[in-house]
Amino acid sequence: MIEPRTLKGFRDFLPAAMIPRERLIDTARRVYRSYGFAPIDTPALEYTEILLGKGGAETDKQMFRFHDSGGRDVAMRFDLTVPLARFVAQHAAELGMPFKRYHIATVWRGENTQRGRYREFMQCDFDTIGTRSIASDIETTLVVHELFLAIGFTDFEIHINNRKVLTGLLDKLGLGDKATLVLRALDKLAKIGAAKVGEEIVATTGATSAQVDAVLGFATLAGTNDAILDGVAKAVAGNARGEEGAADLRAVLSACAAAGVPADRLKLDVAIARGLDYYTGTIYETFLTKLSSIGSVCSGGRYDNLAGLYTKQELPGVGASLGLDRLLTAMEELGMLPKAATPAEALVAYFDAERLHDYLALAALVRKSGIGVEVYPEPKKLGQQLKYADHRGFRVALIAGSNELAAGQCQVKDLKSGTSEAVALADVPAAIARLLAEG
RNA sequence: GUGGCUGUAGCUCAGUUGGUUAGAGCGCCAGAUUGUGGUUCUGGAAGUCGGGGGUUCAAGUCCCCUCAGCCACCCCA
Repeated sequence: MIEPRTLKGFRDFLPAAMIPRERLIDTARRVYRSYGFAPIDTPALEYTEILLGKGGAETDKQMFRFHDSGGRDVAMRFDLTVPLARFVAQHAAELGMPFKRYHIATVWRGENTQRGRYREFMQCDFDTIGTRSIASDIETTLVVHELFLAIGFTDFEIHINNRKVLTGLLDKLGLGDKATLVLRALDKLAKIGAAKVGEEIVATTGATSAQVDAVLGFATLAGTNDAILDGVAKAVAGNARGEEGAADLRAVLSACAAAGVPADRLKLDVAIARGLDYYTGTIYETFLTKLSSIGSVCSGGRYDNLAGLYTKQELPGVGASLGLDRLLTAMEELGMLPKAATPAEALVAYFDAERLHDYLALAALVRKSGIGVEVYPEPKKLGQQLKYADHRGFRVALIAGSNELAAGQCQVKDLKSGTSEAVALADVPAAIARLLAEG
């Protein structure tokens, strides 16, 4: 016998896990669509040359790569942004600009696993391509904010920054050519503290202590967003790019405030840098305040030239990616996942062995109103059927023996309270809807 | 990829300094005089002690390898 098992970092999803997963996907889809983002899909497998070298040496190492039986050098996508770049380069003429798309799909990374980190996981990306307008940076922020509200979070923080202020500052300090190294160190600020970040910068770039002090002084600016912004503006004064970044940040923050995003949910955080090199403007990371240890659950940013490797056409854009599986791990730990193992709300008991046709008709009637119903497949004892309904997490049971059917009725049993009422068959959908509205 | 910790029934774990037929709780299945679950009672199924090799008269218990999980580094969703 072959031992049934799954690969490291790859998982099966049982109904209890898959139901909230699908619900989350539905929510993301609904929010994205409401802003006019259109769905696309791309292949899981691409020519390796398409994917290689786009996310840095680290992502190259993490790529699942092999030769197919035709001898082609192929690799599995490790994010949705690089395939998007190829996609727009290939189809720009048909798409028209600006182009807004969302893409919910699985990606693969052969890195070491950890809590909330898998080798196969799903991302829910949305991007606006073909415009440099700050309006799109603002909209991106609003979408992320609305997305988390729609999922059911209230305690979260969108951290926002702008690469231009960082690179502007580094230019000004004469560290411009070491930007990547400095940003990588800065990214760890929250985790290891300013002193160690300073040490790392010195070690990797040979910066002077004056340079390090300036960087750290900047990165540890604190206070309200406005106060930090003033500090940022002062620090980058005189550097055109830095000033531009500060102005962009100011525009995003003020627009979001005007749009009703509470101040405590949008936090200017000049230390976040994002690992990926292609970001050039606004940067986003989203943290759950009750579970910040799990890391960012939705990240993104603006890039000047997404598809430069595939086309001469310059395609700027901005977007973000919801880390569905990491978020689900977090929600599970926070006890936010219901444990129902059925997607249907109601169970019709197969009570009287002779009345299957009536049960099927009842189920069809309820389904027609948009409520999910399952008919128990065997005429077992009622107690057993109710036990099944209870364990699976059905909200209501529909019980009709020959007595009820003779009267054209059915018992609608509330499995949460245990009470039941006799209802005319035609009114059953409405009765269930009332119970569902209660929660 | 590197380092540390862990791995006993579906789940959470107990298993004395290596020594008779490996246990518990929860869950699961079936019953408790033929139409009502979540409580209770009774009974039942279920473990090659992650896998492989070694040391020993004897290994769940010691050693090595391997696989998987967790943590740190790295990176990131």
